[in-house]
Amino acid sequence: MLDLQTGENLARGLYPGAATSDERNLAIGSLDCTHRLYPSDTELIRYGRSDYFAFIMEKGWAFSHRSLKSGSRQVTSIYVAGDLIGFSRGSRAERHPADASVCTVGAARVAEVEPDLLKRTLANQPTLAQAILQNEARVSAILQERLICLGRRSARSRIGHFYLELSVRVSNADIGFTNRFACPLSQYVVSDALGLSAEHLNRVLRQLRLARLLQVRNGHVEILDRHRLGELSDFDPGYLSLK
Amino acid sequence: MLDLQTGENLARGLYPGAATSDERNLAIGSLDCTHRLYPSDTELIRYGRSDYFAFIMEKGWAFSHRSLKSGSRQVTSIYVAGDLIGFSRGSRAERHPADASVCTVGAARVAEVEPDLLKRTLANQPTLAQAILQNEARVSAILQERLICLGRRSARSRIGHFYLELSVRVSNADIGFTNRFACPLSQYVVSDALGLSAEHLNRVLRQLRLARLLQVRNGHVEILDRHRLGELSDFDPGYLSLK
DNA sequence: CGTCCAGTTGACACCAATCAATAGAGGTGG
DNA sequence: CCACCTCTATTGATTGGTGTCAACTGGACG
Repeated sequence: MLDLQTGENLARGLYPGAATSDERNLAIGSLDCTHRLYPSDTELIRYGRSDYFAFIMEKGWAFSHRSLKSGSRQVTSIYVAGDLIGFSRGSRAERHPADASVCTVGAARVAEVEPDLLKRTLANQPTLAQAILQNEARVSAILQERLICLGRRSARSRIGHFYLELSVRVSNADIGFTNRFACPLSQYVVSDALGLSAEHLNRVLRQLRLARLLQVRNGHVEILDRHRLGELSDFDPGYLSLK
Repeated sequence: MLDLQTGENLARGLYPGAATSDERNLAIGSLDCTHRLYPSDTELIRYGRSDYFAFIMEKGWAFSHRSLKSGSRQVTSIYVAGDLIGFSRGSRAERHPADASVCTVGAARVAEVEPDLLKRTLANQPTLAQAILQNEARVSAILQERLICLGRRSARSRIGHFYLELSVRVSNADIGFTNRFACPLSQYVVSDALGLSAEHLNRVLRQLRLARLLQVRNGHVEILDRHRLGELSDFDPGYLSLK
């Protein structure tokens, strides 16, 4: 059973729209899953394999990525507590291979869901299916926003945009956006997420620090001037809405 | 009612996994929709508005895009016959604004679905919900693949990849991939999809033409050497699977 | 106290953007 | 039917943002 005590962060991922915890209980309760703790750098899903589970990030960080023949790597998603991983699997063919690898950053607690069970539950519980579809829509919106960054925005904008997005996603929507948060992502991961070289990311981070806009240091992100940084990055958090 | 006579292309979008047309009938039949013909350059959806319909592309082409303050534009998706547009809306809040504009290229025939109806049908028909979720998963995979292109691949690779993907998507899976197809997308649209300047796209297209790999001319695409082009672009069509 | 890895900084090269100009292709009206 | 206009495609010259290569620092950890 899912531990409903894990609170809002978990519920957020599955039932963003649910008004009452009863509603959440209804469908969450029928999803059998196993809680696990994984150490840093654990590969939760490997690209190309079809025998992976679906996960709910309960605590910690992870990212999905693909490595190319050229040796370079593209990070395609960042996962924080409350995010769902691989749930669209519940609608696809048994043998459909994973389209990216997923890897933890720092120790992580996850809830694993067996794909067969997920599929069967989905077929019986329209509420769950709809919630997962809604989540998928938000994930697509995030992906699209990153695409826009990589296609048409400068390194400065991308970087500002990236950390602003993270600040919203790690915040509890009820208490507003946090301007300071822990973030274990190395510059290598971030640069591969933004399609930049680690060196250039580093350089531009320095610029942003000197401009008193953003400070990334010691695994902590501090947004020094949210307004100006948002302006500079053309950041509009609308696409992150959970509804 | 949806016109079931429109054949495989329509069914593909909604029921990739359905073995029999009876299965398709079952849920398609309950989706009331209006057929419409739109001229070229019609805006089907406008970014930021929340009063848009869901569409099934029955014939023709369209693309979704966002224009930035800087004046540049990023094309985020290309739609061909059989594709679904805006169906994830069926799971989101009434007021959720469109996260991109959608525009036709050439005359297009579409089936419009009223969002309210879509939402209600989704809640009652798990089969439909699952099919739409499956479609959404494929769309995400395509988006992710483009993200990888923009982040880590050269202009040559991106361009080859783009046209190879299109060739698969416009093909009927049953009869294999076509090496020649009509494509009304201008170089401006393609360059904005790939995060390149139109001039550079043009230059690289010439290189690919001279290398006898790919020819794009007069609204027709011809893949001259699928194997070498695939090699060059690091293209693996697995992510385009409908299952 | 050496090793390793993330982070930092500098010099240089290069891919692709920008600016500028022209050529075609398709449509429209006189 | 031609002149004209607009949009798309094409090519050249130049610039610049970002990648690459290389070296060094500093903290974590055994």
